[in-house]
Amino acid sequence: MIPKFEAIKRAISSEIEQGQWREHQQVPSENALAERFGCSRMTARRALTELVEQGVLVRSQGLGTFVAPFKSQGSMMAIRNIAEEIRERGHQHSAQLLLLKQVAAEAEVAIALSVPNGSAIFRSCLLHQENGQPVQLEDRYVNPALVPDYLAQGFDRQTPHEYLSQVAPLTQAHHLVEAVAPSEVQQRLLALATPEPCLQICRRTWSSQGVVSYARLLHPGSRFRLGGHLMVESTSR
Amino acid sequence: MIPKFEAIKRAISSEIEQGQWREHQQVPSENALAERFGCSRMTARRALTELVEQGVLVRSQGLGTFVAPFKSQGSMMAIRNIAEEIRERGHQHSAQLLLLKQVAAEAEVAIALSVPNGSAIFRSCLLHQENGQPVQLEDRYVNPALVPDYLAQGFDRQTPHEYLSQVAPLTQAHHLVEAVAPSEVQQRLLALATPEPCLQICRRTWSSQGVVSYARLLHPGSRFRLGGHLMVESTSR
DNA sequence: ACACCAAGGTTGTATATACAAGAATATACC
DNA sequence: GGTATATTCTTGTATATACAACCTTGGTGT
Repeated sequence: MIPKFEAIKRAISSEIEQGQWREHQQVPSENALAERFGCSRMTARRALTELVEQGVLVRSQGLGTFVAPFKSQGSMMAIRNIAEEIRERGHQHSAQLLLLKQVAAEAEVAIALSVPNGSAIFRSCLLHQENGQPVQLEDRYVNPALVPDYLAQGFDRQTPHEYLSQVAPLTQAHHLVEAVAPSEVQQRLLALATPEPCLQICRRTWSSQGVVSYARLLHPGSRFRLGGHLMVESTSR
Repeated sequence: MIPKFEAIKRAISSEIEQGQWREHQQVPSENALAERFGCSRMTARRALTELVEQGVLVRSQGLGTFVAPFKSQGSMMAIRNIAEEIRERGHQHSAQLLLLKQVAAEAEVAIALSVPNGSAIFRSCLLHQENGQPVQLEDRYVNPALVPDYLAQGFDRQTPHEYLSQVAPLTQAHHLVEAVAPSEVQQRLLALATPEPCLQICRRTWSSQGVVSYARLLHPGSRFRLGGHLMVESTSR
């Protein structure tokens, strides 16, 4: 038996996903929702509150509650995987494996992975989608010395990140975030009508053994952003 | 006047930070807290709920509420100011003050600063240059209640960030990073020949008193990258 | 025409209450 | 001793109510 507030959350999410309630549109007031779902205002309110925390809705005292502009959001502070983040938003994640093979390391990648120039490394290329819409193009290079069975994976039930986390637990990571224009191929893969700015994250991850992987994650600027919250603790602790 | 649940949150946080309540230790039950703080159980419960969402506490039905183990992941991005970063690279930082005045808060800004819509706030606009080349367009809104003397500053020897850090020491910050196309005005100010992708950072900063400032920092994608390093400590015990 | 105020609708805070569900402990029973 | 069972304490869900704070709108008075 799912709780009422959960049922209300899903009903509201559903309305939004199916386009009944559009971006910036006002959703029914707490009292109206209470009446519609046959519950008290407090229960309807709880559903709204949790959706606001998830970034699905925005509220303003005295004004009303509105559908938030949709944009997937990744976390800056923690290394999370995109599938998790998408599922946490209550959306559907899917991915297509575009490429998975052994290649010779080019200069940039060789340096990033700390392997000799031209040595054999593994490369995978995946397109991640949120509710069927492309949000991330993942171009990843993997150190075969640390992850010898990488090519044997299917990546249909597990993302590369999830697999790597199991095989070689991450101890360090380095990020580089920049705004770039997509190449024509990238633009086509991300299903962008026009060449809009993209957010690229280049991520190097280490396990205790050394550099595990180097990934270039490309996101359409209109559909993805990075968020981070920082709390400064009092210096006493 | 701060709300009761907020006061309770701070009291609990304080207990934890000062080591009175240790990791994994059980905190008083909701009923006990209600009695201690002279409020209803629902109010005490709300305080706990929000602290659980912040990761300070963990709850388990039937068992109790406990102090969460401290986070092992360090922050990935320090709040730095652009002038420092530039000087650290051995380059020369300069800035032009483009605008500094009182304005009426538009909807988006009003929400970000948690002030009533249309109320008077301060706005500043600066262009930061590295060796004479524009690297950041800083569009900042400041809460006058917390920083009454903001307009009296010259910002020729001190950046707004530096000034704010002194006047209202920061306790929290929230970041949103996205890739956007610059407007014509922005493109001209940043001295971009073509409309190249830009990296925009929207930053909200809090002091203990509340939201201090909301800033939109726009950087040319070709001249600015955001880096971050993360180290995972061994999570023993 | 303009400034001001009142009314109504919205979200925000706070309380009192009730029962459900989970977990540990004490108790009764065999 | 071992096994149920009952009790009690905890968090989880749900409701009804009251008032505060905020925003918009419309009317009122000047």
